[in-house]
Parts: sequence; C-alpha cells; structure tokens
Amino acid sequence: MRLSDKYFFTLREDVKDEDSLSGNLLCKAGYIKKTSAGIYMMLPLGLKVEEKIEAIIRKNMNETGAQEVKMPALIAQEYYEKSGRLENFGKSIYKLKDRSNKAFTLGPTHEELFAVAAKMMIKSYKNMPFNLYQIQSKYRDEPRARFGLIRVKEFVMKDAYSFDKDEAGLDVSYKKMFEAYKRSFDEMGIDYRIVKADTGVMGGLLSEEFQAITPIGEDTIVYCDKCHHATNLEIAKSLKDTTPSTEEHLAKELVHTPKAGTIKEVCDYLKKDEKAFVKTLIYRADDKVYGVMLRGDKEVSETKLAKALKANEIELADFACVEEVTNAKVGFAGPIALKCPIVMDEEILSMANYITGANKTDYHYINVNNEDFKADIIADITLIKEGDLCPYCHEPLKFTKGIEVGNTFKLGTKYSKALDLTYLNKDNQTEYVWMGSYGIGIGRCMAALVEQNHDENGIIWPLSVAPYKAAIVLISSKDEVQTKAAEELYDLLNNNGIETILDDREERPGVKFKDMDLIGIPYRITIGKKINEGLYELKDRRSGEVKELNKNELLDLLNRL
RNA sequence: CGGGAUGUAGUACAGCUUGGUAGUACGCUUGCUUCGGGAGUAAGAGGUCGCAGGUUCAAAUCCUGUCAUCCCGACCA
Repeated sequence: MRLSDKYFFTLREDVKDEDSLSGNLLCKAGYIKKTSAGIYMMLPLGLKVEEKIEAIIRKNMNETGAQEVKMPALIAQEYYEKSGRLENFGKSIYKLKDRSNKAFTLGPTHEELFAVAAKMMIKSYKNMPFNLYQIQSKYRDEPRARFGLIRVKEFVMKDAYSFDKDEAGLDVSYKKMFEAYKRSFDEMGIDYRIVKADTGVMGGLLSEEFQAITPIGEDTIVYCDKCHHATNLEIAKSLKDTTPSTEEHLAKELVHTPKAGTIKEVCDYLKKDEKAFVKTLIYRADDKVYGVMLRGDKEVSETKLAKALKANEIELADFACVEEVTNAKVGFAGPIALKCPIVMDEEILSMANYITGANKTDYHYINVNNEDFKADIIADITLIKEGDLCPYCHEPLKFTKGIEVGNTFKLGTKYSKALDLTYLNKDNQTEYVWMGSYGIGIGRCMAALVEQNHDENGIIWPLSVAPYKAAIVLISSKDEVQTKAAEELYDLLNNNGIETILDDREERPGVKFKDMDLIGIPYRITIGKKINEGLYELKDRRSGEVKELNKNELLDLLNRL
C-alpha cells in the first residue's frame, strides 16, 4: 500500500465516544468507525486484520477436517420457535417482517440452521461424525453496547457445529475443536485462559470459555496458581466444609432483637460473628418463591441458584412478597415456619447452633440447628470471594478480568431433540444426534489483542495478525536516491511475500513515524541519508530496537520472520 | 428498562448562568521558510449550534417535546 494514493487517515485526538482503550485506538488509527451504538464499519486496515484472524481460524478449522459453509443472516422465525429459543433470547433477538408479513429474525446464533443442514446428510450412524463451520455476521440486540468491538450488536463470528452418534463421539469431536481453538489463539498471540462456565441460554452439558486476560474484561475469572484450574466466577466453587458439626446441638431460643434488621446489627447486638449467622433471602424464580439460606458473610451466586432451581429468570423478591411469606417486616426472614420452599447452601450442613431470623418482626432465633426445619433443596449456591480456597488443592484462589473471545459447548441432544435430528443405529433404532457448538468472536479477538498489545504511542500488533508486516518511511521524497531506494525496496519486499506499506506522503518524518507507531506495524524501515552508504534502518515496534542493515541483510532478516 | 451526563466546523472543545455579529486548538487549502519523532509564518475555506415546536423585536443561550451518544446499574453466548 502506497499511502500517497490510498485511503488512509489517522486522528490526532482521542475519540469522544470511545471510552475503551482498544475502541479508541482502533478509531484513532483508522481501523474502524462507529455508525451507531454497537455497530461499526471495518475500514481497510481493520478489514485486513479481520482477514488475518479469520485466516488463522480457517486454517485450524480445516485441519480438523471441518467444512466451511455460509448461512443467511435473515432467518424465518419458525426455526427459532421450533427450538424454543425465540422466547429464550427474548429481547436480544432482532425481529422483522417482510412485505407479506412473514416473521423473520436476524440470526443471533445458528444451531437451528446447522441442524437443518445436518439433516440433509444424516440418515444413519455411518454418516457421522462431521463438523460444519462458518464465518458470518451475528445480530444481537444488546441492552447496552459498549467497549468498542467488545460488546456490539452486529459482529462477525466463527461458529462450528459437530455432529456425532453418541456421547463418546461428541467427546472426541469436542476435544479436536478444543485443541484447534488453543492453536488458533496461540497463533494470534492472545494471552488467554480456559475457564469452565455456565451453559446459559445455550444449554447442554459443558461449556468452556476462552478468556483473553485484560482489566477491561466484563467477566471475572477465578483461577488457582497452583493447580491451574480456572472457572467463571458465576459458577466458581471454593473449598467448603459440609461434614456435620460434632458440637452439641442446643435447643433453639427466641430472642428479642429490636430494630436490628441487618446481619451486622443483629451480630453486634448479640455479640456474635457473621459466620455464626445464617441469612435467609427471599427469591422469586420464574413464578415461584423460595427462601434461600446461606452463611451470614457470604453472597448468593444467582447463576448457581438458578441452576439449582432449574429456573430461567431469577430475582430478589419485592418487599410485599417477603412480608407475605415471613409474616414479618423485611430483615427477619428465617427457615422456621417459612411459607415457601427452602434452598439451603450445603455449607450449612456443617454448622450448629446458629442464628436465623424468626419470621417475626424484631425477633431472631439463636441455637438453630438443621433438624429444626426442613430444607427442600441443598446445593452449592455461594458466590465465592478472592482468597477463598481452591476446592482441588486448597490454595487461595485469585481473581482476574477477561473478555470471552471463544466458547465451546457440549450441547448433547438438546437441539437434536428440539429439531428432530435423528439417525438409525446398528440395531435399526432411531436415536438423537449428539451436537457440539463452538464459537469465536473475531472482533473481540481484535479488541483483546489491542487491549493486550499497545503502548503510549499506539497499537503493537503481533506479527501474525498485523495488517502489514513492515512499513517503509521515506524521509525525503525530494531526494532521488532515497525515493528510488524506497520504491525498489517496496517492490522487493512485496514480491517476497512481505506485506509492506510505503509511506511516501508529503509529510514531515515525525508525522510518518507517529502514524506508523499508532497503526502498530511491527517493523519500520526508515530510508534517509544513510542510504547513500547503502544502509537501511530497521526498527522493531515492540522492543524499539534499531538496526542498520544493507539490503540483503534486511531482506534476509524479514524473510525469516 | 432505571439513574446520571452530553449533543456547537473533519476532530476535540469553549460560549449557555445574565438572549443581541459563531469562537479556540488540531486537521484542511495556498505562498514562503523548514525537513530524522505530530514545524514556523502569512493569507484562506469550512458550522441551518442534534431535530421539532414554543416564548421573544431578537434564541446556540430560556421553555416543552423528541432523537442520538456516553457512563453507572439491570441484562448478556
């Protein structure tokens, strides 16, 4: 690319509407341009990077034997009605009508259509396994788009789907994809962690996320330095004592606790630790109400709770509802004589003689024990805290923030049942196909790479995804020797497969240096006065290291990258 | 969807309280001088002040509505 006659611009000032570092840098450097909240144009440089990332993924997908297809974005709503996901996606699915009033959606993800495609192939167990993928635009009406390319309404995703005859087959297909994902992210140069996650709206048996580590990340990752086990905070577990206490169980006793509605007030009043308290929260899950018990110093993981209750939507109950099931003002809920089912955190199994609300305004019970009431569900529902102990090796757990750049799901037979995707087994019996689904957000990879690779001067692309490997800065376009040398080198490098920019604009050298730094080209070759001695200056964008080389040395070095 | 903020030139902002000629910096055009880390200088071009109503002799400024963008939360593969 010769800058003097190409579409190329940079901005000197920060962009007002981009708060995130990556969004701002990508806008300033002319890679992307926002058109609406969460919708972006990919400009020439941005598209180049997108294509580099896609090429890496495509190569790794193809190596697993997966075949590429391309699905439409415009999909009749009936496909999502059949799978039940029109309702699941709720407001985040775009809905529209065509001129004859037929209902369509803009596809938020494509399990349904891939199942349809798979049906064309699958008749018997002999037709599997296989894997189809695409790189295509997805549409999700996010309640709040933000952070540049990280949370957007339209984005390019690589999604792959595996089809197997049984669970063992799915395990093999899954493993293959998983390894291809690791290779892809390694090749892009993303610093990531693999974490276990909730299956969410996708459903299924297992979900693992590839999280790019960065402070701006929206997800909290819990990890252990010692055994390298990592999970999304939503479902993270910590070491918990669930063996029954050997302490002698005392008889429960009603105590007056006037005006003490919070745990801290009650504990201060009774001169007890919060750990001796069991709080009871009233939750509404779908349309049912539950009392949720956990230790006084812990918080609820609503994801875990929803799972334990097999509920879709979950929220704290309103005051009126709390007062109805407890017969008391808010702040005095407890398990004894509560008028709704009880979910108890498993940790309470190990507790004895604890404090709870009495379901009576201004009263609590002390010396409550597990035989004093009946818990309907006992499960792990606590949200863990940094420093809690790893359940596997008992080391303190650490937290970090991440951007989900990829996700792999073992879906099992959920979608094949919904979409009637079946085959005949050896015994001539109809069985459901086992599916896996695997996604990578291309734009998120781009954003994550910028978040992880930049300095005060701009972006520093890893070589594998850089839009160009090298940029030639011509110091004086009026100097014939320099101009000729720059032109020759430009042709030489491009002919050798080293994608190169020639900055031959009528600008002062400082402007060119700043621009090449901002857009993050890994290697800069400066052609100035030293060219009279046959010397080219090579500067490494990342290390700042400068070398003076002759043409052969330069070509040789760049060829080896 | 709740709370907060902002919309003025390509970009980033000032002006609004107290209504009266549309401003600054960067960018852009032309000349001269410069030319290895965002040059200096002189002269220019560029804005229906988000949009629609209203108040007023007069509205960027006051009032009402509306749209858009951002932040915090809710939500989220």
